[in-house]
Amino acid sequence: MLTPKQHKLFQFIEKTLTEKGVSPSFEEMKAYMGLKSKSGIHRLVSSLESKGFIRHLPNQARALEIVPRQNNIAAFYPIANDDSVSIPLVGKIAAGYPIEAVRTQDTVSVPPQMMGMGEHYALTVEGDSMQGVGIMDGDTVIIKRADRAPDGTIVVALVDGFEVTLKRLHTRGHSVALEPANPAYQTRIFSADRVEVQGILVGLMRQY
Amino acid sequence: MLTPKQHKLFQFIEKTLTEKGVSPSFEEMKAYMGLKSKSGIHRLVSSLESKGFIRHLPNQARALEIVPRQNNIAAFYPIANDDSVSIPLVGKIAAGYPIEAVRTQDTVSVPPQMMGMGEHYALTVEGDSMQGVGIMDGDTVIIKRADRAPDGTIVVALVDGFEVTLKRLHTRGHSVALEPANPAYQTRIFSADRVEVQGILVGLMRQY
DNA sequence: TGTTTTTTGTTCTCCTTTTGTTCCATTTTA
DNA sequence: TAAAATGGAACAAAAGGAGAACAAAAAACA
Repeated sequence: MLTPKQHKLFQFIEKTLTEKGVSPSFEEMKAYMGLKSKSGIHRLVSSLESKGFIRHLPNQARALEIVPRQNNIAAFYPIANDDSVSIPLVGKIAAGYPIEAVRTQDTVSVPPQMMGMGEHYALTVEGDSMQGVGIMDGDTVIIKRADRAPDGTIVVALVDGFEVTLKRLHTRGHSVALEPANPAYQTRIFSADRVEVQGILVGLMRQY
Repeated sequence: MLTPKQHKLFQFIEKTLTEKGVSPSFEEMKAYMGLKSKSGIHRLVSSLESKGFIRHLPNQARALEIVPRQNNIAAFYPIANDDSVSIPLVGKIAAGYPIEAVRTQDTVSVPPQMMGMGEHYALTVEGDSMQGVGIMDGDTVIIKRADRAPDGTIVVALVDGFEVTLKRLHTRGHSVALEPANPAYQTRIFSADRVEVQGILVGLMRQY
């Protein structure tokens, strides 16, 4: 994930922040890293930021902050702490593989009000096919495991056993329609036996 | 994040407040910081306030107070853990009143990875003016308190002291543009002194 | 109670220092 | 030798200090 230098700098930032309560200046980081120019630091900081490890406000002095990390709890069922819940982040949707195949160790913590009973998991949205209802590329969606769903709800559907998508479900007799929310995509209609509902969309989270 | 001087002053204020129960006067802070003029203190106090570390009542003597921090977020460094943190849900945006005026007792719990340092609050989105970037009517947005923002970020802005909106901010010299993300709405341009930034959008949550 | 004095906070201008950003030439590395 | 990393300088912006004049609040006084 991080290059050795990025890692070294990240640890320095982290240490300075905890010990002194003040984020290091570019000059200080330059000295620590043994560089002769601040421009190198600027590059390292930018990459740390684009990888999501730190945040920083442009043109502000000593304005780095560490992005809080999740503990990696490998668990399938929700773990209830006092007031919060971690659920597994199982992968990206629209990646073209069944969800079972891409389970990871990642978890994401979710506000409890977003979940009801049952088993939940999270997915990262890829693509813009549900843009019209405010589900954007990169969003994290919270899914409640279910094998059927009310008409008109947004579901995770497995088509022909290998393609997973997030679409609005419409049932018409023996066929089901998977309807995107983007005029650039078409509604696809399948016979009921080709589509397996894997979960119902119950929540969405996004970070800026 | 704080600069060394801001940090030093903040600790002094905190210490004085806990030990003596009264906040230090500008004169006392001036002496502690080794300055010859109060204006520098005023600057530091303002920065601490705009960064959300303290609060103060204008034109009142010894009226500083420390902004309470979340239990699981340390003063200067967010601790990684799985607990959600609760932040106040202060009302609806686009409701037409300054945020300060509509504080409620409601809170909403938020996954920690969504927040960094500083004070955060949540708002319920009303209207469709930011639909284009996936911010829909009824969504809950997480806002970090700030009084300025990098160009191009989405902010909570108070216009003419009474109208609050969530829009993308663009600064052009002495005027600011508040840009919606919906072709049905127009970008509005104001002189800088009519617009007050109240916070920066850092996260979004939605329940289905 | 109303008026003056004192304390305290605010604002402004001018200035220096610190810090972050950018761009391009150069070196190093694979 | 192409790609990646570094150096260096110029620049831009933010942070902060001094000093004075001013405004508001609190305290003292009559």
